[in-house]
Amino acid sequence: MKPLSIKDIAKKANVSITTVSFILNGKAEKMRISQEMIAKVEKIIKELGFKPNQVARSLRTGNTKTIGLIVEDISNPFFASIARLIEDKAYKHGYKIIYSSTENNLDKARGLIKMFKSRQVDGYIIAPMVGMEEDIRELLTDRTPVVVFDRNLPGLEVSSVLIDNVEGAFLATQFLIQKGKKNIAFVNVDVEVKQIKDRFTGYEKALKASKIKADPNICKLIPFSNTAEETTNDLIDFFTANPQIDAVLFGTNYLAVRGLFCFKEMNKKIDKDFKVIAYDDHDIFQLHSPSISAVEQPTEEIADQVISLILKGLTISESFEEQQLNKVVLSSRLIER
Amino acid sequence: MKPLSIKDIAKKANVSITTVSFILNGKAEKMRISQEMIAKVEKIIKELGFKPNQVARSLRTGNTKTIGLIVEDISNPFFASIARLIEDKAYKHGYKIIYSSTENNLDKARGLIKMFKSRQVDGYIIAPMVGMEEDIRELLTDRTPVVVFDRNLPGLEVSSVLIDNVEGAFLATQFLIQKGKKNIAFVNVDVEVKQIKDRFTGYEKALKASKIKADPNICKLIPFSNTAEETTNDLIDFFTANPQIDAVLFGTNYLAVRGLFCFKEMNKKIDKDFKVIAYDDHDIFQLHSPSISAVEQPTEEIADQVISLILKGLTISESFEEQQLNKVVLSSRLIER
DNA sequence: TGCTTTTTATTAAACGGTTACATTAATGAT
DNA sequence: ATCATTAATGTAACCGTTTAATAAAAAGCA
Repeated sequence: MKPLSIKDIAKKANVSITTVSFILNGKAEKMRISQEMIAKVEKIIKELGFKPNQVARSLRTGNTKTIGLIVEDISNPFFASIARLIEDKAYKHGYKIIYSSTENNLDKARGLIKMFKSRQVDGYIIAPMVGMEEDIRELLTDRTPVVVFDRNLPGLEVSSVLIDNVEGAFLATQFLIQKGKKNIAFVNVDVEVKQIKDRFTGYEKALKASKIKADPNICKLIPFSNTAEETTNDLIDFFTANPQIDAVLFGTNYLAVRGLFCFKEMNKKIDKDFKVIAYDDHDIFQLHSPSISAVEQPTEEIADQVISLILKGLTISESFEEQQLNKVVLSSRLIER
Repeated sequence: MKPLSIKDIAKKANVSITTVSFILNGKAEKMRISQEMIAKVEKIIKELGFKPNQVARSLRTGNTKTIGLIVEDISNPFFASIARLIEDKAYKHGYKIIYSSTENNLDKARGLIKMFKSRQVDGYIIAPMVGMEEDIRELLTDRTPVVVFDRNLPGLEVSSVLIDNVEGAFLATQFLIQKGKKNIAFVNVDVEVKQIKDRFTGYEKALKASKIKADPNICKLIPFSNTAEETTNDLIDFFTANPQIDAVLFGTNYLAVRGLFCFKEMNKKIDKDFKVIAYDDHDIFQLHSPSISAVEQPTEEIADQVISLILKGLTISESFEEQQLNKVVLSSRLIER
């Protein structure tokens, strides 16, 4: 049985499809459709439970009321919770989200943008990876609203919602220094993103501020492509080789979790003589014995800002005005445990 | 600058749009378009980077190559990881996912189905909630492929991928009994879903098998609407009031995490005298000291089965055949820690 | 009354593809 | 030479909306 169309409604109400369309879109008043007519048609629409075909509508109007969300991995708790908040807020404004994970694969990422384009998504929310610059720039010249978050790409002028990673890492490192630590290791993931480098900068800055000289030997980069087990093993090797380390700052929550596994396996106690702090919080850190301090990223605020920027961009693009550049930088919060 | 259309390609190649369309859709051979023509047109398409407008295509063909995913909460690790796997596999078959969280709100859930319908999604993957029966039945009579997973609804004949919850809870309880426990509490979430009841059934069954009589006083239901803090407090009250409890089975990983917070706050040791086991695993359980046993759900296999069922349904519906009913039940695995 | 203005509703052209059907040119059969 | 067949491409209808343009009827006004 074919789904209802505006034609069926029109026939049933004995009016033209235009009238129905006007009523559906709240343009009835403006088009001076009589109240009785409106009431009559609306009754029929409700009775039959008619919902206009969004695909046809999109074809005609050019907008799909859909936002494309591209992240590294939707199952990562950070992205998952952002995705949830974004979806919720977008929904309230009549937008739906199509998501995709790049898995840090540039070809897939670029393919996704192409695919989203062919599906005419109205706007893009992207946690970008190196190599996407040109594709994003292309979107911008088409006046498509784009908001990047979590990371940005050097030389790319696009609206963004970022965390002050220098500050966060600075606070975390300072915290360890205040606890009297001298040999503070820094463990980070090895990807070419400013965000990641900033964390290192913050770490260095805090050391310098306290006149501690940074030791490159206790700064460890873990390949992104590592499996969980490989990472744990790399960390075991690292900490075994550097017993002088008396504190560690982990650059991501994922790495810190691996670190905890590593310490468990090594039977290495976390206590006043060996401190651990993580960038990006996680339930585990609160529950762990002893509990682990962390730099918390304001997930909800990130989602809020992202969605409000994209919605702003969307209304701007509807009115054919020029897109504006908005750069939001949020602070992270040190949770001392 | 307006995006390219098939007309632009046709003009450039000096052919009709039909020819271009045939070539785009791989029907060139069947339509006996000459090789030189094909080569010429394909060259132009590649040069200009033309991608056909999927919206127009959808309007004409009636399928959007889109699957709607409805879960309770996309940020829940279980659903997030399923979402990731499903997206990945769907992508490989040319399908995209639109997702939404019901937040256990029936009105929202039903609204989502309506919205997905109006967007003409080709198929539905749903972790359903009570009250959606009629909406799902409607989809089925329209011959739309639907696969439910994680839970099913009584009286609803739809393809499903489920876990044997009776078995899982049985194994978990049996494990505690074998450790010599006599007063085994059961903590679960208070929602009207068979899945949840099954876990209780498994618990009861194991007790009965060992001739332990179940004590309703140490079976606790936590309201779904609780905040995390409320849950922790409820649990503290519960365990304080029932000091005789020597082991607990938590019905969901989320509740078990709350339980761990509760025990931490109560200063209650988890050891050979007080055992804890969780339904559905979580990184935290492995890392916790002591580590927590759990019943692990086979996420990847669930995703595999779900996607393969939905793809099967999708090809069936393309060929206008009758949809078949497939019921897959997977086992969960006891992880003893 | 005859003309303009306002009110109310309709007609028809898009939007960008797909595809049944029509057309033309070339080849083959008789 | 004539007609049927096949190869290769084009024409136009259609998918379900939105919306500019227009028409018809009612009202206002001299």
